[in-house]
Order: sequence, then structure tokens, then C-alpha cells
Amino acid sequence: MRPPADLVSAFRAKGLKVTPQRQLLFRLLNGDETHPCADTLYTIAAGEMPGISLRTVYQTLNDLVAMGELQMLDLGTGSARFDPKVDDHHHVVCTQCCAARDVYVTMSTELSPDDSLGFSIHKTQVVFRGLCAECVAAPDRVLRTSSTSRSTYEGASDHR
Amino acid sequence: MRPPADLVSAFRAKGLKVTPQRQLLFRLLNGDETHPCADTLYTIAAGEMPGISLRTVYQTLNDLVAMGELQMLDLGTGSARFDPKVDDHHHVVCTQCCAARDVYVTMSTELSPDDSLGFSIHKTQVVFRGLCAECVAAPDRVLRTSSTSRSTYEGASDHR
DNA sequence: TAGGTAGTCTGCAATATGTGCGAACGGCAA
DNA sequence: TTGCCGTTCGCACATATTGCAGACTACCTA
Repeated sequence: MRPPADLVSAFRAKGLKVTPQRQLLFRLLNGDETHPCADTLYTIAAGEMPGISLRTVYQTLNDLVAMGELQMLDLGTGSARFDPKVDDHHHVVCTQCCAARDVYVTMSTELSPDDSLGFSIHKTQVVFRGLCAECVAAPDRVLRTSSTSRSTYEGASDHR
Repeated sequence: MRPPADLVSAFRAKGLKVTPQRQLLFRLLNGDETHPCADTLYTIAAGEMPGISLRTVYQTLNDLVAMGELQMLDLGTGSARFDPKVDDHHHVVCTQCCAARDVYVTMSTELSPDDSLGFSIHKTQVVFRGLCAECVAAPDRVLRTSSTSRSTYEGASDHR
């Protein structure tokens, strides 16, 4: 994602307006490395601008994704996560607290024609799952990005 | 996933009962390579057993996942997918029709201590995204596993 | 094989994430 | 300053999945 000043120009150039709400989100996202979900961003944004709507947060995030300034990720944590880094990289995700960090690893993630089963591959996504340092130290800590999200990877023990 | 007969024993051994609903699902899942979602399984099951509840399908799938007989996957298609293969493999997913297939590729997906950022990695998941052969041939075909699912990867062009 | 018990099934309500819609609002170019 | 047209916001709605409670039934035991 380009810095806020550049985004302002980019939005105007596309006929999109630069509102205080959008500027706030540009600023919050810029340099963010926590891969926040929409709701997390909304909470932070509402702290600075009470009255901002969750709907507006979703709207702006979608705009940025459509412009290629932001990457939408599904890390299996129950809600979409947003990454201002749009270059080629992968992610480590904590299965307990849902923290996510960027990983730059060079590995052969190209699929050979034999393996691709007729698929025309556009993108390869690698997700490393495990426990972050904090959760290794405190196995009972619960600190989800998405409040009470139900992750696909928490283990499915339902039963009444 | 073990064959239905073995699952019957495994369920009884755990004090879980073997009902017709569960046996049907054992049979439907056995050897399935389409990575169905809960709703798809429910539709198929309801064809053979009218009256079966979607709730029961979710319940049984969760039981099987908890027993390690089934793998729950989040392939970014909007709903959880289920894979009776629980060995170490990865997936190709069609971004248009959401079809998924297994991929057995040997690649260095181990993260070096330097790259792991303090995380204790338990599992590495690779998802290859692209178009399947059918969708390459018919770019307008829409055939989602999850009826009208909203995929995280369809591109976010909202706007009214 | 009848009976009892504990696990199961089903329908419905509830929760979470995310989008459609319309009325009021407000950038920003002329 | 004005007006057009994109935005914001609140609410209803859509989808995925789970909680709950009452009726039901698999299956162990006598």
C-alpha cells in the first residue's frame, strides 16, 4: 500500500472522494503489520472518530482492495484479514490468538504441469500454523483479533 | 478417513452411537474427493434420507474432525470444506467454481528458525488458486460448491 | 427380548461476518 | 458559492454455523 498522501491522489484520480473517514483508515492501515480484520479496524477507528460506521470501514477496505492497494486474506481465523503489503509473501498464523505475521521465504511453490491437474494457477498461498511466542509461554491466553471468532482451526469439539 | 465399517467400531469404542444418519454420512464421505462443504453433503444426504437435519450433518462432521478422521479446510470459498484424506497434502482451488482437488507435492515448506519469528509451527498449508480446466474453457460458468457463497478471492468490487 | 439410560436428532433461535439499500450528507470542481 | 454525484450511516437481509430443548432411539443389561 502506498502512503496516505499518494492514496489521496489515487482516489481523486479515480473520481473517488477523499473523506475524513477514508483518510483515517489510510493512516491506520499504513504500515500496519498486524493484519487486522474489519471489526478490529472499526474499533480503532471509532476510538479516534466516534460515529464512524462499520459499513464505511468495509466500504473503504473493499475500495482499497479493488485498487490493488490492499490485500484481502483468508487465514482461516473466521473473518477476512487485511494486509497493506501487496508484494509476494506468505503468513504465519497463531492457532490460539490468531496473530499473523508476514513471512518472506523463497521456496519452490510452483506447481509442475503434471501436478496442476489442468488448473491454470494464478497464485500460491502458504500459511504456516502454530503458536506464537506469547501463546507458547501462556497456553491459556485468549486474545483473538476477531473477538469471539470461531476459527476453522481451533479444533471442532462440539457435543452437548 | 477409515472405511465406514471401521468408523462404526471407532464410534462405539468412544461411547458414541451409530445411527442411520451417521452411517449415511460415513458412506458419502468415504472416498469423496470433491472436498464438499456441509451444505453440499446435506443436500446429497437429504436425497437419500429425506428429513435428515443440516444440524446433524454439522454435528457428525465435527465428531469426525474431533476424532481425526476428517480434515476441516478453509479454502477461502466462504464455507468450511471437508476432506477425508488426513495425510500430508495440499490443495488447488478454482477461484471461479470453487472446485478443489488434492495436490501431493514435495517442496521445502519448512520454515527456518530465522523465518519463523518465534512461532512454533505445527502445520503448513499450501493453497494454489487458479482456474480449473472447465472454467478456463467456459469463463462464464458459475458452479459453486457453496451455492451463492461470497468468496474472499473473487475480487472485491462492491460499489453501488 | 423388554426396559432403561444416555447419547442423538431435529427445528428453531441466536451469533457472527458481510452486503444491499435508501435517505441524508458533503467533497470538490466550476 | 453552488450543485452534482459520490459517501456515509443505519438497518434489513444473506449466509454459515452453533446453542438449546424436547422428542427420539441405539444399545447395554437383566
